[in-house]
Amino acid sequence: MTIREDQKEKRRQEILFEGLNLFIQKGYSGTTIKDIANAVGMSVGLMFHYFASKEELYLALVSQGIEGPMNSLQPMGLEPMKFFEMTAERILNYIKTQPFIAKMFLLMHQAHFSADVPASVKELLSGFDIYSPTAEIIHLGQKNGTIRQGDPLALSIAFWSAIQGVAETLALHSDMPCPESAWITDILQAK
Amino acid sequence: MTIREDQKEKRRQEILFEGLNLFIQKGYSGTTIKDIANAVGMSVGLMFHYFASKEELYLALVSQGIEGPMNSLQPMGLEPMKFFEMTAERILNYIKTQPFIAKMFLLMHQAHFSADVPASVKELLSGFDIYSPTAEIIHLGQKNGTIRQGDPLALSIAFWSAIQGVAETLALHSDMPCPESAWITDILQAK
DNA sequence: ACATTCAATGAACGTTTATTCAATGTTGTT
DNA sequence: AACAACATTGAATAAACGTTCATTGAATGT
Repeated sequence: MTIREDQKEKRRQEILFEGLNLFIQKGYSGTTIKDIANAVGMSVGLMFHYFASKEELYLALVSQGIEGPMNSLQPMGLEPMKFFEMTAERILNYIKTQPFIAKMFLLMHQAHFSADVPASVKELLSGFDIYSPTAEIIHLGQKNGTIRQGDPLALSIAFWSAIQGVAETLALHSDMPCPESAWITDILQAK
Repeated sequence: MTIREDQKEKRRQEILFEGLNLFIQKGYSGTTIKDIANAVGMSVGLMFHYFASKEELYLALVSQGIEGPMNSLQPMGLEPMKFFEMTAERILNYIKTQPFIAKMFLLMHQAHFSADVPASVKELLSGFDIYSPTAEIIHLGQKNGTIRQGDPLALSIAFWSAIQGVAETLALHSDMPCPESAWITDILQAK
């Protein structure tokens, strides 16, 4: 009941871990089942004992991303500018201390922006928009006087682009120095 | 001597244009010769009359990127902060007015960061580092008092990440609003 | 001890992909 | 008008890829 099932779950996690690494480095099409199998150290055939298809493996990662780190970005009645300071701080901390979660951000970005993902992934991500909710919080901060004037959606794009770009650089080159979160939140800061 | 050669050059440019579009949307492996041939409106076999291989086509684009927009980012004795203001302004203008050049930035980023590109491309790009020269200019600005304190390389990463992320969002979704360059240069600005 | 379930492999299959090539139409040159 | 050079096609090829499957060996439950 449990011994084998625990082993199976561990093995699944190994596959997800190596899959995540390879998918963010080489993209969906650029990553082969063979690549992943080699990284885990198993035969290609055995991969299909744990995941029915390459698409399902990728889908499992994206689902984990939706339920995990992305969902924990709730403003929770915070003062708008504080929300962005906390968010930036939190994500940069992930990058330094929890590479897996940082890489999850990259996968979500890839799944959202690349046309090189299965249709099922696009479906799962439809209606998953990070810019609009952020733009609303920015709008509050503008009425507040804590966030600078300008198109809230454009400010939202600038903020998340910087976060995403830093995450990408750092997750792929762990030797590079990490920017401070205050530099990035200054994109939004009213003077 | 010229009539046919001109036609051939035009056709080559068509292929490069559609190739650029597809490569930045779907990556190197995710883009097939058939995709490009369909987009241009020619047979798959004919593609090989214009480019010897998919690799050479991609390589031609990256070469164009190296000689073109990337090379025109010279400080030219400008005051450091002015250099970044001009650079950000220039690139955001490209995004709005010259989509092809904007997309070239994305391709260079992809070629630099993705493991899903031929080895020949990596060779061509080896020793092509945008961060180090930028970090030097930042260092000057710090002694100057115009750029905030902090690791110059980390500041460089933050600046280029924001630029790159905005370029990606805008080049792929032309309906989205464009951030102002001053928001991004405020990443560097001393208070 | 035995039967059953599961983990694991490697070969086989059909498809897709990049690439080649022989054949055919088209265009510029003389 | 005729010829040579080029443009274009569609079929052929070989490798790589995702996926299936029969088979083997080990672990589990009875």
